[in-house]
Amino acid sequence: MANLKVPKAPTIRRMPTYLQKLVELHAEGVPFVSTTVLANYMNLESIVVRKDLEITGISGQPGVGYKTDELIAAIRKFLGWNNVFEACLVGAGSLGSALLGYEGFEGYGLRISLVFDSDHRKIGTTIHGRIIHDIKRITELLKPCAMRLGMICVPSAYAQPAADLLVANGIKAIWNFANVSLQVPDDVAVQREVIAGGFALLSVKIAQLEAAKKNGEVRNVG
Amino acid sequence: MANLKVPKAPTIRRMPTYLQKLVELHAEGVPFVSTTVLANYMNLESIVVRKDLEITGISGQPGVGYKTDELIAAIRKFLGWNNVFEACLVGAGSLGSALLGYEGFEGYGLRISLVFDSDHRKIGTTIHGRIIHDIKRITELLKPCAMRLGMICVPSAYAQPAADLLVANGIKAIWNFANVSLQVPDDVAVQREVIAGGFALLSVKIAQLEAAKKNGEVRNVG
DNA sequence: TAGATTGTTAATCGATTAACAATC
DNA sequence: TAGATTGTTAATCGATTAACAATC
Repeated sequence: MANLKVPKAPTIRRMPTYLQKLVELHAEGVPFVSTTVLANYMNLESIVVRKDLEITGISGQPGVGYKTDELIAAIRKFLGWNNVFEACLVGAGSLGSALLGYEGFEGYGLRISLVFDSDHRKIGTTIHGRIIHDIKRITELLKPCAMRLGMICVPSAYAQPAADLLVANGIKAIWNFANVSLQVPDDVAVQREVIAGGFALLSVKIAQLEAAKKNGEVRNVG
Repeated sequence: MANLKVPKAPTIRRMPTYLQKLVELHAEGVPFVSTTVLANYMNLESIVVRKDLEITGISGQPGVGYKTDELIAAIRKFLGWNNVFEACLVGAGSLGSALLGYEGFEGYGLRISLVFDSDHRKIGTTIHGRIIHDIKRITELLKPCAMRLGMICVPSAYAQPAADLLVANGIKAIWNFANVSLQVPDDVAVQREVIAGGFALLSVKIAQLEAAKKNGEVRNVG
């Protein structure tokens, strides 16, 4: 069961958002960025950002901020996104296709270079520039690449078999978009994306706001 | 800035996963479920599940567990998912289409009943059973519904204008899938889905496992 | 010099984990 | 009765927040 517990998970989750904003600011030619700016953007307190950035080992200039380019490099290095992660994707349905179409991944060092499906109507066709391969050819195609990362976008019922197949072919990390919890060996990392989790939070937020309104509280609840 | 801070966020995020498993077990005719079973499924300790369920106010039977149907009802009620949430979606691109095709939402009480886009090639067509409407008709179509929830799936650059439009038309909660942080009034709830956050965590997990392997540690790191 | 910001230490808060009696 | 599990209280751990001197 490799749902590894990672220290500083909240900090790590915020990193890509810092990175995305920093890249934008860098493109605009902004040479320095302060935690105040990043905090405002993300509706956080600046101390949160300061503590978060600490983890990357970077140091800034008091009164000024951090060098934008250095900060970008530090975050990328911390996340291991300075080298390209080659990944394969299993399940070229609507979600899989959407992920294939997301250009943002390149900026995170993620390149989906192999795509598998079992649907014969899809096999051989091209989606967002990638050929869909027959899942039966996974060993033949995957082994030579020494690929470590696999993304699962198949229907829930096929997710565990897909995971087994990936593991059997040397994959060491699985990004799971299927709506089930996967069982994998201890030396394989799994990250499950539960988008309903976000909706659950939003539902509770809505209830909170409505309760606050009922009580005539207009002030910020958070 | 309505990125409300919700108490017990980790617990709330786990709720949909419990719910999904419970519904499955219920369909299989399992009358009682213990926290041990749920914990095993999710690779958690049972005490975590026990504490989580506490929040719903349900009580179980020592030595036996919780009545599956009661637990399902309690979680749904806690999340406000016993009534259907009508939602609209802006941006019928690949991600928007994928979300429209996700049947799981109905089980969470979420029904996407209105879809908008600005692309004239899409307007008037049907995706997964929903007609794509011209975003210009948003006021006309949204106002009569008294809809509270809006989903944003447009490219980053159009996300803030889309949010403004939703807010201007009475939307009180925004589920943001665009890769930017939105600014909204205090009485509007926002939930941003940052899928790169999951990838960041996975990247760190991979690094952790590789470091552990290097040190010859085969035991479970978590 | 004044204002802004970093870096660091300490305080607070909340989530997770442990322990165990009570119950089926 | 024995085994499993709940419910509750206390202990631990870690994340967030506060405070402030040092620096540009």
